[in-house]
Amino acid sequence: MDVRTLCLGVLSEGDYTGYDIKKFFESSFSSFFPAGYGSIYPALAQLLEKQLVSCASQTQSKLPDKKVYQITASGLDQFRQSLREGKGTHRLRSEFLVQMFFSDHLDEHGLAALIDSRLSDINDEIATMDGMIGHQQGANTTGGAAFTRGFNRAMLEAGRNYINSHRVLVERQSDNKVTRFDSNVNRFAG
Amino acid sequence: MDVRTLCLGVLSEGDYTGYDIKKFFESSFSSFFPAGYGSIYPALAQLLEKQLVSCASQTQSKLPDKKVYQITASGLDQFRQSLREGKGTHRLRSEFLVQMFFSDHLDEHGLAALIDSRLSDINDEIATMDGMIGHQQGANTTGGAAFTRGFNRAMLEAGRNYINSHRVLVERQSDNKVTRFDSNVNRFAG
DNA sequence: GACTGCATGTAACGCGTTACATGATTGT
DNA sequence: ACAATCATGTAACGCGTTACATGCAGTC
Repeated sequence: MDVRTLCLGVLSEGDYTGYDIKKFFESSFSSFFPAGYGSIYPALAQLLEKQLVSCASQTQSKLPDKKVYQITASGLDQFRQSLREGKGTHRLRSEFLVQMFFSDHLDEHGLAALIDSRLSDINDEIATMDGMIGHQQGANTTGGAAFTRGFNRAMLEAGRNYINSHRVLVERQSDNKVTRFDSNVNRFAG
Repeated sequence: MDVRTLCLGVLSEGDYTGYDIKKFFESSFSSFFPAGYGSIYPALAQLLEKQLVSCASQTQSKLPDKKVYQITASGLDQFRQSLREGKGTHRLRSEFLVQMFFSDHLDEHGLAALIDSRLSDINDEIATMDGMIGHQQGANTTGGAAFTRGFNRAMLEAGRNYINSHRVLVERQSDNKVTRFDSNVNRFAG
C-alpha cells in the first residue's frame, strides 16, 4: 500500500485539493501512515494520468489555481480492490528501541535524556489527540476513524506504561560497557 | 539511523559474518528494524570502505569464502555517536489500520477476515517469542535486549486486547458505504 | 526428491524524505 | 516585523525491498 492508494481513499470521502489531502493525512493517518507534499502531489499526478481521479481547476486571483480532485468510478473500484487485497502489514521502525537495545553504550545521563524525550513525545501526542476532540464537528466520526484513533491512543499509553515501569532494566546497566570497552581499547591498536 | 549503523552495533558485540548479522537482526531487531541480505551486504561493503570495520576472509572448501567482520576503533566511536545523536524516532506504518479506517468500503466477511488475520499474526509473533525463551543460552541477556523484547510483547498484547474489545466499532458499520455508493454509482457515469 | 541451512552477493525498481522555489493574505 | 496559512509543485538523493544468481551438505 502506497501514498497513491491513500489519496484515493481520502478522495472516496469527498473532493479535495492536494493541500486539503495533506491536512487529512495529518489529522487522520499521521500515526500510521505519514506523508508530505513531496509524496502527495506526485501521487495525484499519477492518479490523474491513470484516470483514477479527475481534476477541476479553479482560478483564484493572486493565489495559485486551486486544483480540486474527484475520484472516478474506476478509481473507487481500484481503491476497494487494493483495500481488500492488502496484506495487512503492520510494522514499527524505531530508533528509540535501537538506542535502548544498545543502552550499555550510553552514559547514565544520556540514556535518561533519551527516555525522557521519548516520554515527552508520547505525552505531546496524547495531548494533541485530546486537543482535537470537539474540534472536528461531525467529520471523522466513522467507526474506522474511531477505531484507529483509539488504537493509536492505546499504543501510546501502553508504551508509556511500559517505559515507566521497565526503564530500570536499562538504567541499572548503563555505562557498563562503555567503561569496559574503554579500558580495552588497545584491542584495536594492535 | 540506517542499516549501516545497526550492523556496526551488532559488530560492537562480537565478530560476525554477513550471514550471522542477518540472523542477529532476525532474532533481536525484527520487530522494530527489519533488514534483509539486500541491505546488509551492501552496508558492510560501505563500512569496509570507510574503514569502520575490517574483514578477515576464511577460505572454506566447497563453500564461498567466509568473511568475518570486526569493528574498528573509529567504527565504535562512530556508532556511539550515532546512538547518542539519534533523534529517537518511533513510527508505525500499518496497512492494517488503513483497512480499518476505510472499513466501510469492505463487506462484513472481508472485514472479519482481515481482523482475524491480524490477530493470528499477533498470536504467531507472541508464540515465536515464547518459543525462543531458553533457546538462547546466555546470549541476548543484556538489559537492552530484555527491554526491547518486553516492549515488543507489551505492544503486541495491547494491540490484541484493543482489537478484541473494539472490533465492534468497525463491524457494526461495515458495508454501509458500499451499499450507499453502489446505488449512487451514476454520479460517475454522467 | 525436496527442502532447509550455509554463504555470498548484484541489479532493478519503487518509494519516500528533504530541501528548494514562489508568493499573497491574515493574524500577533 | 514575523509567522502562519493558503497553494502549487520539482529535483536530488538515499534507502530499502525484491528478485535473481550460485552451489554444497545434510535431513526427511
